[in-house]
Amino acid sequence: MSPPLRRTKQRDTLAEILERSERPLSVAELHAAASKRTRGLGIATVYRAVGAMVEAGELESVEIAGEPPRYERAGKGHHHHFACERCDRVFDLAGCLENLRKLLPPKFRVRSHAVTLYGLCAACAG
Amino acid sequence: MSPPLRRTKQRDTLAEILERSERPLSVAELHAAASKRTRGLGIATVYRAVGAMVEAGELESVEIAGEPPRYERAGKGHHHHFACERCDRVFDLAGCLENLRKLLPPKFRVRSHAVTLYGLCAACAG
DNA sequence: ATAGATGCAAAGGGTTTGCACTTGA
DNA sequence: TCAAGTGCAAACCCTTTGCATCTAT
Repeated sequence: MSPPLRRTKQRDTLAEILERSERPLSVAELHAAASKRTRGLGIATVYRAVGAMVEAGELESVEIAGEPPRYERAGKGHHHHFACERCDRVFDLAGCLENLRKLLPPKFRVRSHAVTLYGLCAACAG
Repeated sequence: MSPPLRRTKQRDTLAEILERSERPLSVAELHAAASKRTRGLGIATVYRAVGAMVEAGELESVEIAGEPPRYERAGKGHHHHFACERCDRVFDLAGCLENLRKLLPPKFRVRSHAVTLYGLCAACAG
């Protein structure tokens, strides 16, 4: 179906940046970071690389309401996110909550859930 | 600052649709519903009206990750949402969860939070 | 050699804005 | 009367796509 991913310096750079990042990154953040190492990097290349890596199961997208998606390496296990309202960065949170199902109306079926906290990160809270 | 809202048939229609809706509606849903009653209604008018009503505190926007915002009347009290993965509609959930703060890393400050459940609504679950 | 990857520029899709016309107060 | 509101079209922003060129395999 999908052809195997080919190693290129652009993709190596992107993969390494994501691997080392302790938080999920947006396409814009990735492009900015990778451009420092791979000059002339096109934004379309970042979109395509990220799309291919998500497709290949190497990355997972982190969707925050009203924000462009961020990407983080797959297989981190179930967790949620924190969006800093000042610096606009997104952080991973450890763990989850129980009793989500008690919010549910009759006959509704939950397949997944997202919990996002908004506020100030440690750096911005000063 | 912001001038008082003027009553027009377009805005009356939009306000009434939102008032009667039991679930938050997107601009597209609003435009579709209102167009049946107000012919030739421009999509820009819906965006502007919704923006003005949010500004005026009459509406609140419901942001779902990866989806366009929905709007619902303000003052419903704290609650969260359910997004149906089949019909793409969003529903209100009653109540909230405790212990959200135990997810938080040290020094982070929460100002608000969002909990969204994804799955099938009663109609789609059959 | 050759299919996949890249960069650029053009195209898309949803939202916003400029402008002349209409309308509510 | 006359500023706010409307419809249309153009502008915008972010993302995707087409295409000629480059490159990993």
